[in-house]
Amino acid sequence: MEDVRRGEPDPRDAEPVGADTPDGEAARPYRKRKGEGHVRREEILAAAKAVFIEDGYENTTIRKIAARAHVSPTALYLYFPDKDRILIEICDSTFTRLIDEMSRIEREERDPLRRLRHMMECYLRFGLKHPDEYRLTFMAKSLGILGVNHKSAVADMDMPGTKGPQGFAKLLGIVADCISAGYLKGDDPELTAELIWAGGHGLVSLLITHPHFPWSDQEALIKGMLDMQLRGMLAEGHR
Amino acid sequence: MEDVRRGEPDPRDAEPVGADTPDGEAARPYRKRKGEGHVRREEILAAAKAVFIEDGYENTTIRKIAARAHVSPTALYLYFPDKDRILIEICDSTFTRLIDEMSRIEREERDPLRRLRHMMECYLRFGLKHPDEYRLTFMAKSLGILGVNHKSAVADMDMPGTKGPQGFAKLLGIVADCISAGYLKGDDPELTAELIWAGGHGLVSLLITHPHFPWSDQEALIKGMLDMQLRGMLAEGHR
DNA sequence: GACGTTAACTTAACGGCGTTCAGTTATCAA
DNA sequence: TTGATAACTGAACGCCGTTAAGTTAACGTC
Repeated sequence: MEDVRRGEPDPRDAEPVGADTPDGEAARPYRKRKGEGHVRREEILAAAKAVFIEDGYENTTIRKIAARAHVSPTALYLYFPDKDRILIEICDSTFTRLIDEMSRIEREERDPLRRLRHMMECYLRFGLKHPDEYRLTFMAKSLGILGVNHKSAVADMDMPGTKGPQGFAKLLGIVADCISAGYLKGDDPELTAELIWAGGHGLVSLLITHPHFPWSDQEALIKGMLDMQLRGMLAEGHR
Repeated sequence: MEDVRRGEPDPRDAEPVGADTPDGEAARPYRKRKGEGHVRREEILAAAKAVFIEDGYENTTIRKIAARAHVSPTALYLYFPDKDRILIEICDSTFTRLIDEMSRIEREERDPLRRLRHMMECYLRFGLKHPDEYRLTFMAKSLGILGVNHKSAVADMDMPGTKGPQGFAKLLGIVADCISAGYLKGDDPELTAELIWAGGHGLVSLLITHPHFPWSDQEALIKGMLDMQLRGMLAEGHR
């Protein structure tokens, strides 16, 4: 990962008052110039992400983040209303990559059914690859933010905590395509999408929370889940 | 729920030294007689359960439990190694009821396929009915206890934190029956049981963590999940 | 009935947490 | 030079889970 201190090589930044460490890490006191607070905000987010990755979700504290950003704990409250908001923004930046991957699949794969399968597989692997972010985004107590109608997800794309719904909106669109094209049975895309999401989420979340359970081979689980779900949803004509 | 103070109407219990409250709640100081510590243990568990139900998992603290049990916070450590253990025992006592219900289904329903469906439905409804206990048992960070081989679950039936695996063991047995009877496809009962569990868990846990999401009708979700799973797993001959 | 042992329980404190309050200091336009 | 204000800090609050050390009541034994 990148260093916390980046960009704009300002002399005052490079040699803050009282600096005495010869290495890259600057010592306090040191502050941003007026109007540069947003830079500090970014630095705090970068520090938070580093702590989050190194120490995990449970062990990420305000004081650790502050120390890593060379700032007092109180300073975080100049830029974020509370700890939750910081973690949400971290997770959002991670899940933006999932949305991107999903969009790529949408572009590259034309067949609706293969699209659906490919996208769900992408979701599963992403969740298993980023367990801490996944936990916080989908497994922690909801903050009510998910309550926004996912149909209007486009309107507030950059609102923190909405990356989950955005991903679901993509899934919903594809499921609707599959149904109207006659590949999947049923007449309720929302219900079908929710069930498919639930199945995938169940596998990811169980593997994350119970790593010591004597699971079958992970690849077999992924394939098995996709098979079971699609086979269970396939329209009569396509079985 | 029952009062915290129950059983053995000992005069010393009814009128502890320094008692001055006229109602049922006794004032401290007051202590159990020698050899009666296990009674205090039960009282603490009852108090913990009450707090757990009233205030929820997140807001249950050692100090609240102690206050409700008319005991100092440190007293809890005479009977439990840490807070987790108290919560685990609460959840176990709840999930014992699930195991019981599952056993009843096993007795009453002979057809393997109906057995499986009925049991999964039972699991879903139970989870949705006891969200806090479900969270703690299946959605919190695993304590490594689940790591015990579920085949030997019978050996340590009363070991705290093993109610989850015991439930899975039941599911596994039924799935194996369904496969060997030719109802379900595949040749790997473990894999199949894990997938079915994962699907059910996904639905329950999403509904619990994201209550504000615009879900479809809950009954439709339950039925839809069971249909999708069984349809997806049904052997060729039985479709 | 006094005595020593020990189970039952408490008080005080530790080090942590997220967060708030009341400043302080550096910056910058006028 | 000054006054306004953005950027930031130190000290504290009220929680938390947990530990160490001490106290008190109950009991078997003489």
